[in-house]
Amino acid sequence: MLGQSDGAGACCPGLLTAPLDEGQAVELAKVFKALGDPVRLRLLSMIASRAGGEVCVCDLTPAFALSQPTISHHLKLLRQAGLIDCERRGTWVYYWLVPETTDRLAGILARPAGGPLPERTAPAGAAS
Amino acid sequence: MLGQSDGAGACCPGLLTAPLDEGQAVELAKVFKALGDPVRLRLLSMIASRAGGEVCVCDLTPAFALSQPTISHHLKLLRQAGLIDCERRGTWVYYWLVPETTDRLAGILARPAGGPLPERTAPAGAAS
DNA sequence: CGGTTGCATTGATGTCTGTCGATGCAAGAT
DNA sequence: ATCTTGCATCGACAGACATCAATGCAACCG
Repeated sequence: MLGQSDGAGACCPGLLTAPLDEGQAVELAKVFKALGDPVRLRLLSMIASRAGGEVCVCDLTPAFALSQPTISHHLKLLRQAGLIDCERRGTWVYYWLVPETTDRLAGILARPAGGPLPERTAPAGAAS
Repeated sequence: MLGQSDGAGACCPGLLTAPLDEGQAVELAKVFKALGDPVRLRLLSMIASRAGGEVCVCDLTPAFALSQPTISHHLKLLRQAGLIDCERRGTWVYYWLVPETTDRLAGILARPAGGPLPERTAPAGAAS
């Protein structure tokens, strides 16, 4: 997912520096779409901020006024997006963050220091 | 949008360091949802990477196999998310990136250098 | 003044998505 | 073996969303 085939340096074109081609856009959109829901954002932050690095589903579900299948569904989407991963240990299932994915997103949204985001050179005599 | 009411220091908790409360999650989700579509991602990258800092809609529309109203709709969503802004100048409408918003997102997704993302300390005697 | 061009808005439609209850499955407990 | 608990999957349904054609509006042109 996300075409992680590039090294850390040559990494992601950047979204803000060059136009995305369709394929890249489709892949990226999947991840952002996974982040586009309040429940999933809260799940992700609960998982990521957990001391120890992982959380049992049984600790996540009661934090929401939602049914257990719904939470399970959201966790599945986050996992399919590559944002988290999980493992079953005995009766319980534990989830943890995949930091490579969030790192990557952060990089994609960041603008290169210098500022290839040109100051919009006040377009002369434009609006009234 | 995005509840920018917090100072730069107290800025965005970070998503990865502390659980988001519901309100923060709802606001953040709006922005990520706006990014969760390939067309909008491409629009955003086309706008952001444009030399001069702005693009006329007439330069965006022909890049897609979509109707003009559809492009207009996507631009509206990006604008409502605070990712871009626009201005009419004569016959044309120009769009540009709002870098504060993408900066903010990048910050929210970045993990504090040290790594408050604890190495998942192999959970002792868990599995059978 | 009417005509033309650029973009936004409206209304309709098919598809996707979040949610639930019911059910299935795995693993520990008895 | 049977029961119980924890989580995932299934099927259904209401609301949201992407898309389009038609229309509206603003600004330039004649």
